[in-house]
Amino acid sequence: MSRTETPPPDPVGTTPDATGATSGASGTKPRGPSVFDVAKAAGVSHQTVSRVLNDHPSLRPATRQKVLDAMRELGYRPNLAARALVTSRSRIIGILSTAHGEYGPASSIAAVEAAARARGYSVSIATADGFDPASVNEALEHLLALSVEGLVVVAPQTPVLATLERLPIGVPFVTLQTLSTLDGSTVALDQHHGARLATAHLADLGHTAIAHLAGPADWIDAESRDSGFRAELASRGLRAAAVEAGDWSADSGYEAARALLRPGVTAVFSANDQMALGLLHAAAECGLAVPDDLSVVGFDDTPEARHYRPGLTTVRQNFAEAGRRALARLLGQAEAPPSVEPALVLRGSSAPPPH
Amino acid sequence: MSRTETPPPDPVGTTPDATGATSGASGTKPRGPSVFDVAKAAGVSHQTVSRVLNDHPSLRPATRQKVLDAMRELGYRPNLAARALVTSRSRIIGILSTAHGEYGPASSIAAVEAAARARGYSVSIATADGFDPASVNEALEHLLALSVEGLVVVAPQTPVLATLERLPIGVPFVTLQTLSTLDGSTVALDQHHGARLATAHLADLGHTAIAHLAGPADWIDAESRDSGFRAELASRGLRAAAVEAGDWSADSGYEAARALLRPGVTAVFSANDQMALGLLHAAAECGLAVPDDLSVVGFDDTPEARHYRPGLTTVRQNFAEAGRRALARLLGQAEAPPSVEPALVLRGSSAPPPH
DNA sequence: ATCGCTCATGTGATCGCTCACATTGGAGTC
DNA sequence: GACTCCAATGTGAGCGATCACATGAGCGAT
Repeated sequence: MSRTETPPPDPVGTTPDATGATSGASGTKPRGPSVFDVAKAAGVSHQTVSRVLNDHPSLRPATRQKVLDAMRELGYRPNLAARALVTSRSRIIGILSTAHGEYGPASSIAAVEAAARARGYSVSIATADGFDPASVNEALEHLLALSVEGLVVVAPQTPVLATLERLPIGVPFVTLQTLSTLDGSTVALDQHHGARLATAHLADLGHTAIAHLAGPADWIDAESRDSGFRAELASRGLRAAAVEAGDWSADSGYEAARALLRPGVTAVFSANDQMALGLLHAAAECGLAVPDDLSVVGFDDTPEARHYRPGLTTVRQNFAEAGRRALARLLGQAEAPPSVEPALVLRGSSAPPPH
Repeated sequence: MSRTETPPPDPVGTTPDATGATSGASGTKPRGPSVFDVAKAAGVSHQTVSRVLNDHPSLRPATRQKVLDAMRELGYRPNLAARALVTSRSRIIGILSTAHGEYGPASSIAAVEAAARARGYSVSIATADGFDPASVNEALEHLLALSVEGLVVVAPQTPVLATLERLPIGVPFVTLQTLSTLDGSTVALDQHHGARLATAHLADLGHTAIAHLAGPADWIDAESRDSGFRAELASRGLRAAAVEAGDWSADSGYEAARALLRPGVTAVFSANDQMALGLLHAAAECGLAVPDDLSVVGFDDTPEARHYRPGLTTVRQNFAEAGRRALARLLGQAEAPPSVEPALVLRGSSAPPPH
């Protein structure tokens, strides 16, 4: 009853082959009230209504109120498409992502969305397969077609950046979680530094045979963490005991263990917590006690990490803060330093090497 | 042609504000080519260009090609705002979410996005605090202001639904992960059934003192799982040994253990995997061996669950499929049954009770 | 030929809003 | 009191697309 006459706008049907079904005689669309309707109701001109909408300074309070009342009465809602058309500003921020529900990216995305909305922007997401340039292209095109005013790239694979680099995007963008050489601004979680923290911790404990369970080769994140690992080792005259790449999943960490847990290796720095979990699993199956026989340090500090067995020493990343800063930077309101400092979180999975 | 007469106002190089970052808001708007430009270049009328854009049937292939060439040459990109204005169809699907980077919702959202894009829709997200009606309202208003054509609600708290119920949304919507009494269509993961599966498994093993580590009271998901748990127990003449609610996090599972792991309890059904992890952690600290002293069954089958120690028996949910179906249903293309069947996954965390 | 019909294309209006500019009335200045 | 000036509001144009309708060509049937 409450839904008056309005036949459901029926977003349906016309998709594949529009058979002119909309030609019906009674087919008037329910278009809501416009500025003109509000103007008439309030006894002012459409432009005055527009001024109310845009908080124009020189408006008599009484007039503004009249207009606001009329809006409320009519249930007026500004048409963003019309506004976008004339201002050529869509007020939409695009998020280009390749991550599928992983903890870090998802956290950052949520933070970007919140920050954007607070500033009056909307957020539109396109998820691509980060390793398929065609897919990245398609997702990017989709966002560009929307006339996004800015792009937040939460898709840290090298191929994505390469694609971005090649395209004349014509839209400001920031990339998250990576220090790149690209033109767009970058808001990096300083993963290189974080990896050095983790590695230094293991070395300080006395480990000399330290292996690295890396992320997939094409991810910039993985590269940063790997390079931090190597840099810290090098600064101490050590060499990597082994390096094996996973795909961020716990499964891959479990698999990689076979290559990593060779005799002599007393510590592993894992490029994320999930893979570390897989590694812990494998270690347990091999009869290796953590941390007595093997130290493991993760990366990210997911909410679960402290409940692994043993609790995982890891590097905390502030994904949400990075997301917020990314947006601030994108909108040109960035005073904050571009990089978010990681911190080492000590738990039970790291200890000095056996005797 | 007077339209192109305007000499470019173009006060480029405005204030040389050396903020460094790409400014999202600076002055000149380089409006791209329009249908008229393309039409001129192709030697046809603007309407013909529009026909090409909309795949109109009666177009000579040669003409279409000419237009396409002109488009490519000019780098033409249709203005969706203009189209939306005249058609009053935004081609935007809104996602109302309250989850912050959790595995299930994030998976579903990604699936919705992919499915929407494949159908030519864009997806815009708004995340709300599910327990604050004002926040839900705000997020919803934001999406409605965008003139979304449909709404996917991935926000399974009761207050959210209540808010939705109260509002005359005027837009078709589906809710995910819940069987509600609401007007909109619902695509449910059949969590009630899943919970019965889990509970039946424990009962079949011989457990009689089964506790439930529930989700937060206000979540419909939590309610479904809880009711499935209770229904299965009731059908066997059993009573819940204990019920304690967490907040989905591993931390809360760990905390809840104190209340749950009282003497006599030999099995716990946890409403999700993360809380089960916290529970495993707590059990280990209490010296309880899983599964010998205590059986634990989780819910969701996150990718990490098999790497917990011991591997977690849990109920697999197909979040992605639910997301796809939600969208299909929203667009009225749903023939598939609305509910997605869960499946029990047996691993090492469940066993018969100690004699 | 002439009619009628469909195909292929063109013309003008229109969507809801903001922009640039025109128009008021009253306060302040001399 | 005639002047400027600014605050407050109105008028008309136009953003870039689609829609409704008009038009002209081609073709078979009368």
